[in-house]
Amino acid sequence: MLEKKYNHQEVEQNKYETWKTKGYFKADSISSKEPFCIVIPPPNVTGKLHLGHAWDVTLQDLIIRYKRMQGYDCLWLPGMDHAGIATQAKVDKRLKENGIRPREMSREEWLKKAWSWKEEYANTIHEQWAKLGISVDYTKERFTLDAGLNKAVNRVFIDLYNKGLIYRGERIINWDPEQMTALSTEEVIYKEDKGAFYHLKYYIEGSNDYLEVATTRPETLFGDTAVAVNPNDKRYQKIIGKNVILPIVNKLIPIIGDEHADPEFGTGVVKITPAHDPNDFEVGNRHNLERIVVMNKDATMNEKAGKYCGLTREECRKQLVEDLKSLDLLIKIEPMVHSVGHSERSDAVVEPYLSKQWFVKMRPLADRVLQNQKNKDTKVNFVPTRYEKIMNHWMEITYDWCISRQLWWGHRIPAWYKNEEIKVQEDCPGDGWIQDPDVLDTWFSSALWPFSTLGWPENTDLLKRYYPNNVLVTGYDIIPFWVNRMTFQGLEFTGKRPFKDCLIHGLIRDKEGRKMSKSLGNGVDPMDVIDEYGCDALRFFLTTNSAPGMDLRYDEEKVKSSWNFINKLWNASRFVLMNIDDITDDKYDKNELRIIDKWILTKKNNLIKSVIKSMDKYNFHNAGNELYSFIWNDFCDWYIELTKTNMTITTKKVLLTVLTDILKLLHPFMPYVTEEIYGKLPVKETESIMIATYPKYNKTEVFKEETLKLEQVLEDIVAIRNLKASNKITKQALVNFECPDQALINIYASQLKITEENLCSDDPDNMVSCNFKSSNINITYFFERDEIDSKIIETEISKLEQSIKRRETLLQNENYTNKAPANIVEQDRKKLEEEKEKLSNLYKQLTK
RNA sequence: GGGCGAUUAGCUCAGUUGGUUAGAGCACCUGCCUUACAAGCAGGGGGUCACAGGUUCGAGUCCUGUAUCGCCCACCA
Repeated sequence: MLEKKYNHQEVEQNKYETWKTKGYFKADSISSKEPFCIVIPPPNVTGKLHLGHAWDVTLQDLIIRYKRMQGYDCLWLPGMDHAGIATQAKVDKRLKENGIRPREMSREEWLKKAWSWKEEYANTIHEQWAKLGISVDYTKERFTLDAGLNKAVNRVFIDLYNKGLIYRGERIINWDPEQMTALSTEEVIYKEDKGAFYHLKYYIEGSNDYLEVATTRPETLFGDTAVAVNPNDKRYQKIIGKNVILPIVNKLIPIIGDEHADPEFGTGVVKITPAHDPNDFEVGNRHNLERIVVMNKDATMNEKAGKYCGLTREECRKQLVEDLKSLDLLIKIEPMVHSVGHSERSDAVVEPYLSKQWFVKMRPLADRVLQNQKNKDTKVNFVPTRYEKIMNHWMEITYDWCISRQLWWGHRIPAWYKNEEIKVQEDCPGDGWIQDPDVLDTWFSSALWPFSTLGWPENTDLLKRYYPNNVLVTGYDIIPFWVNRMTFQGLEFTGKRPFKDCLIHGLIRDKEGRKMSKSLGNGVDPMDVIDEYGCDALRFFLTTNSAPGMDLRYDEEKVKSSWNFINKLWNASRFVLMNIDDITDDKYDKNELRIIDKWILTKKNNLIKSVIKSMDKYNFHNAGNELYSFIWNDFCDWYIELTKTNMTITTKKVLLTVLTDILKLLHPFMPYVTEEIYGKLPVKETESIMIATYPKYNKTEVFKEETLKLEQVLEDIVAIRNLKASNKITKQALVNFECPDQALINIYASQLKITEENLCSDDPDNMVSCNFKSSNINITYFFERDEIDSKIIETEISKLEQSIKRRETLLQNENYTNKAPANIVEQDRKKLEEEKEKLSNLYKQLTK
C-alpha cells in the first residue's frame, strides 16, 4: 500500500540504476520497429549543468519516452563537447591558481591536465543526467574529441580544402588578446561602451592647413597608411592625391578618395588603418596600401609604436592623447557611446587584427541551405516556424568563417608546412614537415555531431538507420553557432538535412524575468530543486509552463504546484489501490458498465486522442494541462467520488484501467512516480512502465449518449450546490425526484447528501420550490421561504434574460443564420431553448 | 537602420484553421478536518484581451498603423 503522503526522495531512489541495468535506455535496432533518433546537444565539459540544460534534456526525454512507448526503436545519443576556448580558459585558470604558468608547460603536459579536467566534469555531468532521469543510450556516448570524431573532422577539413571551400589567408579577424586566439564573428559580443571621439590634426604636406580626423582609436594611428575622403565630397575633392603628415610618426601618407568615407559622418575624413580595421582593410586592398600591424598578440603596442612600445592599448591611448595635446594636434575630445566587441568567453575587448588564419568559404555552403529550405520535404522544420527566418537570414548575410584557433584544446588542423609548401592531409607527409600548431573552432566539430556520432564517414549501420535525426532540441540562442552550421555541413557531407524537425525553446529567466547569470547570482541549481521537490515536479514544471519557442520564468511556487499535483495523483492512486486488491484482471464486462463508468471511459479516450495530438505537435504544455485537469477534475473530483457509494467489481476494473492509462500518459512527464505506482498495480502488462505501450484511442470505449446525460446531471449538481451555498442554506431541504432512472437519483442523492428523510412526493406548503430539469429528470428542491434570498434569484433572472435577448437577436439576423456554419447556429438554438427553460424555472421559484 | 517576439484576471502564463458570455495555476472571498489527499474538499468573485482604425454576419485570433518592453542581426572611422 502507498504511504499517505508522496515522498519524492523515496520514490526517486534507485529507479534510474534499475532502468539502466535492465537496458531500457538502449536502442534495440530491431528492424521491425521504426527508428527514432535524437542526439543530445552536447554540454560543455566546463562546469555543472544549469536549469537551461535541465529544460533542454527534459524536453528530449519527454519525446524519447513517448516515442519509445509508442513502439519506436529509439536512439537518444548522449555526449559532451570539449568546448575548446571555454575549457582551455578554465584549465588555465586552475593552473594559475596553483601557481603554474600554463603557457610555459609543454603542450603534451598541458593536454594531460585538460583531459583530467574533462574526466572530472564528465563525471559531474553524468551524475546530473542521472538525477534528471534522462533515458539516453550510454553505450553510444561520444565526445567531440574522441578518435572517431577526429576522423570525421579531418575528413571534412581535407574535403572542403580540396573543393576550394577552405583556404588559408591573411585577413582581419577578431582577436582575443587575453586568450590570444582568433575568434569567429559569432564569438564576439557587442556591448555599448563609453568611449570618445578624438579629433586630431593631420597637417597637409607643405601647408598650414590640416584635415580634422575623428577617431575612437587614436592608438592605431601608427598603422595609418592613408586618410580617406569621399570622392564626391566637394569640401575635399581638390586635395585628393596630396599627402598629410601623420602626427607623432611624422611621415607622409596619402589622401585618397574612397566611398567608404561618409561625408555625413564625423568630419567626413577617416584615417585608414588596414591592419586594424576590417573596413580599412578593404580600403587598403582597393588602394594597394601597406598593412602595418602595431600591436603584439597580447594587445600591447609593438615597435611600430616607437616610444609607446610595450604599453597596453589603453595606456598607449592615454599617453598618446596627452602628447598630441601638448603638440597642439588634438582639437577636441567628444564623449560618445559606441558598441565595442568583447570576447564571448574572456570578455576581453576584441582587437581587429591582421593575421594568417584558416577560413571556410561560406557562400556556396549557405546557398545550398537556402536552396534546400525551399523544399518542404527535405528542409529542416523549425518549431515554431518563425525561427526558420533566423536561419535563412544568417545564410544570406554570412561571410567566411574563421576556423583556426591558437589554442591547444581541440582538433589539430590537418595541414603540414615545409618552407613555403602546404599539404593538407591527415598524416605527416614526411621528414621536415611540420603540422600547423593551431586547432579548429569547437563548432567545427559540433557541426558534424548529428552524423559523426553515428560513425560517419564510414557508412555504418547506425548512420543508415538513424540519420537524418528526427528532431533536434535546443535554445534559440544556439541557432547561429550550431543549428546553422550543422545544417550546411549535413547537406554538404551527407546530402541530407541533419534532422527533420528542430524544436526551439527559449531561455530560463528568474522570477523577475532577468536572465540567470553568475554575475547577478540569480542562478538556480536544478539539483537543489530536485532535492527539495523531486525530479518529477521539476520536469512537470519545465515542460508545462511555456509554449514552444518562448522563455520560461523559474517560479518556485509553480514547482510546488507541480508537486501538489503529483501528490494528488499519489493519493488518487492510493484510493484506487485500496479498493482493488481483490482484482485479478482488468477485463471488465461491457454489459456491466454503469453510466459513471461509461462517462469516465469516454472522457479518458477523448483525453488520449487530444494528448497524442498535442504531443505530436510538441505542444507539451497543452498535453500536460489536459492531463492535469482530467486527473484532478474528472477523475478525482467526480469519478472517484461517484464510485465511493457503490463500488462494483466492474467499477474497480474501470478504476484500474483508467489509472493505468493515466500513469502511462504521464510517464514521459514524470517517470519516477508513475513507475512507482505502476509497480504497485495488481495487474500490469510489463515489469516497467517505461516499456509499456502508450494508450491508444479506443472507440469501443466511447459512449456519447451516456456521457452527455451524466454531464447534465453533474451540471445540475453544481447548480444546486451553488444555490445552497449562495443562500447559505444549512438545513437539509426536501426533495422530489421525478425520474425513471434510480441510478441517476442515487448520483444526485450521494453528491448532494440527500437521505431518505429528505425525499417527499407531494408539494409541501409554504416552501419555495426550485426546479432543476435535465433531459427526463425533474428535481424539485423545497426550501424554507426565509432561507432563500430572492435577490440572488433576481440577479440570476436578469442575467438569463439578457443572454436570451442577445441570442434571439443573433438568431433573427439573417446574415448570421445564412452565413455561419449550420452546427454553430444549431448550437445557439439549443442554448436558447435551455436558457428559456431555466428562466421559467427561476420564475417559478420567485412566484411560489 | 533591418527583423522577431511580447502586451490577456492582482501575479505568472495558455488560447488550435476567426464561431459569438475568454481559460489555468498561484493569490483572494465564503463554508467545510466529508475515511485517497487540509500540500485537501465544496462554492464564489475578478478581464473594454496595450491603443486606434479596417475586413467580416462574427475578431484575443486576420490586415494597417501607434505605443511600451524585450531579443536578434547589421553599422557605429
